Amino acid sequence: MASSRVTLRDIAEEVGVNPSTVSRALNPKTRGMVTGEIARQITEAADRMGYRPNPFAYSLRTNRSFTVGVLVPDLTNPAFAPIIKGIDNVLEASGYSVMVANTDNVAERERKNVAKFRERHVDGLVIATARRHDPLIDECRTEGTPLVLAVRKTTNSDISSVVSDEVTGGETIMSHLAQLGHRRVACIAGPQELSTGFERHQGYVRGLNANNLEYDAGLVEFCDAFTEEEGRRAASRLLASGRDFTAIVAANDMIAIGIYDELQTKGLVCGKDISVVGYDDMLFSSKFDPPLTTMHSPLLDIGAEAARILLEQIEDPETPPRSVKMTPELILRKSTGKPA
Amino acid sequence: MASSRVTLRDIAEEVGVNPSTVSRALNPKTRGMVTGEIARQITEAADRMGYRPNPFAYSLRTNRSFTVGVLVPDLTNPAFAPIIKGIDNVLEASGYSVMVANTDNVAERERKNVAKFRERHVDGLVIATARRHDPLIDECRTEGTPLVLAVRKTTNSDISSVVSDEVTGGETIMSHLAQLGHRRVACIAGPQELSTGFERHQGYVRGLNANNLEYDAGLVEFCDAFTEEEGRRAASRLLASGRDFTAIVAANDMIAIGIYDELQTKGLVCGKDISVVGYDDMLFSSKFDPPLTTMHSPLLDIGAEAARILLEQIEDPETPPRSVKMTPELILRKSTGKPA
DNA sequence: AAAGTCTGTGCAAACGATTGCAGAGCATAT
DNA sequence: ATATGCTCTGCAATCGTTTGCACAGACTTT
Repeated sequence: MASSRVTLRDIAEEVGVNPSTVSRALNPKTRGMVTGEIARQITEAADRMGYRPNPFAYSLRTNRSFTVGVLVPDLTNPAFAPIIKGIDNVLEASGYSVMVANTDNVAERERKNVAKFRERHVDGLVIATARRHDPLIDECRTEGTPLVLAVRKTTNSDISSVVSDEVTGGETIMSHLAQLGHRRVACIAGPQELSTGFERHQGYVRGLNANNLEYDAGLVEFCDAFTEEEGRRAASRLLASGRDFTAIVAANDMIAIGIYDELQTKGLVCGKDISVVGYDDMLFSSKFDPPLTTMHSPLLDIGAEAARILLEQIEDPETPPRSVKMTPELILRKSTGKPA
Repeated sequence: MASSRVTLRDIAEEVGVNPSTVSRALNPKTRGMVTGEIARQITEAADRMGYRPNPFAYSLRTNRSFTVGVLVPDLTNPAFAPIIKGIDNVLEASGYSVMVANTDNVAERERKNVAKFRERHVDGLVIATARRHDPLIDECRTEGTPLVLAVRKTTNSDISSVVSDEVTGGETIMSHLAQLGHRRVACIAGPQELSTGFERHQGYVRGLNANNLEYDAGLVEFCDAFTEEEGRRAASRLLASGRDFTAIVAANDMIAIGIYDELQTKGLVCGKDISVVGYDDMLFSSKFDPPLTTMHSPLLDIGAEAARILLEQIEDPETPPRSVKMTPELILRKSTGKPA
C-alpha cells in the first residue's frame, strides 16, 4: 500500500507556517481561525501536493473512525442484501465506510463480530440480526455505542430501530384472503424469537378476528428458521395433519418457496387448490411458479433510514432513540385465488 | 463508543516493566525476546485487565490496517453476493475486516471508492467490477496495492485473478444443445468489455465449430448490461428479425430471465418451442418457470479463493501474481429440451 | 582473569494528526 | 500614554503503539 507521502508538516514547510496552522486551515470547523490569505495558500499547497489526511493519526487522536459496522445473518439472502445496499448508499455519501459481517444466525459469531467492531472503534453499528430478547444488544446499548436495529427489533423499546409494520401487514394479508372467500387459512409462522416471526404471526391472529374467522391451533405450524427447508417441512406436517384449509400464510418468501415445493410433490397446484401468500417480496418472487402474492417490505428504504438515524446518533450521542415503522404493501400475483 | 481504556502503559505499570517489554511480550513474533516468567506475568495482567490493542495506534505505526476493500457492482445481485460471503468467510477467520462498496457499474463510483479505500490504507483490494481494459486497475497495480480480481478479469495478465472457465463453459453448453439436436442456436451475449461477456461469447463461437454448426451473425445479439431488461430487449430484437432458431444461449441468468419474459409475451413456451440456457446458476434459478438449465459458477469458492490469494499477496508483496480458473458445471433443468 | 558473545530490558523517537495554552501584534478604549 | 481586548499563530503535549539503539549482566572462550 503506497503510503500517503505528504503530511501536514510538509505543507507547513512549503508554506512556511506551523503544522497546527495547516491543520486549522484545512479543517472547516477551524478555518475561521486563520487569516484568509494564509488559508488560501495552505489549501492551494495542499491540493497541489496531493495531501490526504492520514486516517489513523486522525482516529488515534480523536477516537472517530468514520466507519460503521453492519451485522447481517446472511449476505446472500435476498431479504437482507438490499438493506446493506441502502445503508451503503447513505453512508457512502457521508464519507463513512461500512464493514459488513455475516453471522449465519449464530449467536457466537454475532458476539465475536460485535467485539471486533468495537475493538476497531467503529462509530456505530447497524444490526439486522436482533432477537426479541437479545442480551448482546442490551449490552451494546448500555456501553453507549450508537446503534440502530434494522428489520428485526428487540422488546427493549429504548433502542433505535427501523422495521416495517409487520402486524398490520399480517392483518392485510388476512383481509385479502377473506375477501377472496377463504374461511380456513393456515399459517406457517417464523421463529418466534425474532420480531418479524412474532409480529407476523400476531398479525395473522388479529386478521383472523378482524374477519370473523376462528382460530384453530391445528392450522398453525412454526418454523425454526426462515428457510426453504423449514417451510417445506412445516408444510409437510400441515398436510399430514389431514386438516382442511384452502390457503396458507407464510412468514416470509423463503418459507413460501418451501411450501411451493411441498405442494408440488403432493400434486397440489398452488393458487388453485391452495393459495399461498408470502412476505417480503424479495427479488424474484414475481418469477416463481406461480408468481408469489406477497407483502412487500421496503428493505432498501429500511437500510437507508437506519443509516440516517445512526448518523444522527453519531453526530449527537444525546439524541434520544428513535424508532420508525415503514408501511409494507401487498403485491397481488398468481399464488392466491378464490378457494377451490 | 467506549474507548478501550487499558493501554500498554497501564499493563507496564502494573507489572513493573517498560511498555516496550509489554509490547514485545504480547506480540507473538517478539515474545521470544522476553523472559518466560515476565512474559507470563504480562499476558496474565493483560487479560485480567482486559487489554485490547488500539488499532489506530498500531496502524499509524505500522501502516497495516487488517482491513480489505471489496468492490462489487451490485450487492443485491445474486450473482455477486455469494462472492462477498466467500471473501468474508476466509478474511474473518484471519482477523481481517472487510469494507464493501457498491458501485452500480459506474466507473466514477469505482474510482471514488478505490480512492477512499487507499486513503484508509486497506491492506488489499478484491475487485469484482473489472473491465477488460481497466486503467483504474492497472493504476492500482502499479501503485503496488495488493489486489486480486474476482469473476471478471482484465486483459492484463500479470494481475492475480480468480474466475471460472468461461469459454469451456460456453462450449459445454453448445455441446449439450447440439446433443439435443439443436442446429440453429442463437446467442444473447453480454457486454463485451467484461471478460465474462466476452469469453462466454467466445465459448459460444467455439462451441459452434466444435459441433459443426455454422456461425450466423444474425443469430447473435449483444446486451449492454447483464440485466433482465437488456435480455428482454435483445430477445425482442432476435424474435423480430424473423430468423429461425430453436434455442438461445444467454450470457447469464439475469439475461435468461429477460428472455423468459419476452418469450412469454410472445406466447412461446420455453423448453418446448425454444430452449434457453443461462449462466451462473444464481440463487433461485431452479425456481423459475421453467427451472433454468444453466452453467453453475462456483461463486462462493471464487470469493474464498480470491481472499486466500490476497492474503498471500499481503503477507509477502513479492509473491508473483497468481491466477486461478475454476471449472463451472452444467446443471440440467427444464428450460432445454429437444428442438420442436 | 581479561576479553568477547549473548540475552533481556529500558529509553526515546517515531507514526501524523489535534488542541489547550501562551504570547505577539495590533486596534480600541480610557 | 497606558490599559484592555481581540485575532492570529506557534509551541508542545498527546493519542497508543512499535522498534532501533544502548547497555547491563551473565555466560563463554581463551
